[in-house]
Amino acid sequence: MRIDDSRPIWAQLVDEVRRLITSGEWPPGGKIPSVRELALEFGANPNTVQKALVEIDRLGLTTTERTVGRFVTTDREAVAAARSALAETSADGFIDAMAGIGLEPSEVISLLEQRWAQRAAHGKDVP
Amino acid sequence: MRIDDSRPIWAQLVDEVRRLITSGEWPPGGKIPSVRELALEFGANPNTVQKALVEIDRLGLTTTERTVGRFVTTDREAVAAARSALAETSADGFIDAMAGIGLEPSEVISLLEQRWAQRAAHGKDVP
DNA sequence: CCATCTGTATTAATGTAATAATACAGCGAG
DNA sequence: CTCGCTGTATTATTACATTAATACAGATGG
Repeated sequence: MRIDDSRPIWAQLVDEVRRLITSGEWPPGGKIPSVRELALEFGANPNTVQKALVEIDRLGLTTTERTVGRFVTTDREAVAAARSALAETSADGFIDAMAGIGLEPSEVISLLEQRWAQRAAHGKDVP
Repeated sequence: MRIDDSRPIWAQLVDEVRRLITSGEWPPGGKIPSVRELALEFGANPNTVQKALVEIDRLGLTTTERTVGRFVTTDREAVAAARSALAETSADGFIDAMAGIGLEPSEVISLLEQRWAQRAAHGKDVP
């Protein structure tokens, strides 16, 4: 994962963990890594990770058993709803940006297809 | 303009000014508002605006005449290039987000058309 | 029982963003 | 010339993000 210094680290962790859950990489009911493990993995401070995970709890994507660990919610509808919400929010933001510089929907769709094809070509995995 | 507290204000000002220039709302060669005027308009501190405008200068979108004011560059190609770069960067980021949660290109395009239609309906101007 | 792991809480220190209040030098209009 | 505006620079202060170093309570496995 990429750590950008333009936003608070804990906010970026919220985004990444939410992605891991809504994408299914962290399946419903599964135990997630501990605060300390995630801190190592992300190269961040445990306190910073803690702050992010509390927010994920608040979003209803995880539940906490105080001395045992955190688990992805078993409420698959909640996960699906979060995924939809994430997609719509991203789409709306992207649309605002594109319309804001005077691009038409058809132009944006063409651009999107073109960039997605390039992504598939040299790829995000093996550039 | 919307001021979000999740990113530094000066960075958001860079984005907004860049949008105003690349969209043509601030035309090539035109004089842009002074640091103090923009500070009032954006509800920010002049020092914060200053920091953003120096960055816009550095991007080559404006030129500064020290005791006279700032002007949008007359280099229309530079403006067009900045606009393309902005569109591509936004598109790539959007694609990463959508692919990251497992959406296919066709799904994303459908979503985009749907949300853009809704935008046109109740609209961004008169909700 | 005991060592280890869990989430959580606390305190301090550091760096940076943002505001605030000025100050200066130079241009242009009256 | 004088006044007002321009960009720029400086200093101080406040707030917050982040790191760091601990500490505690309870669960789990040996």
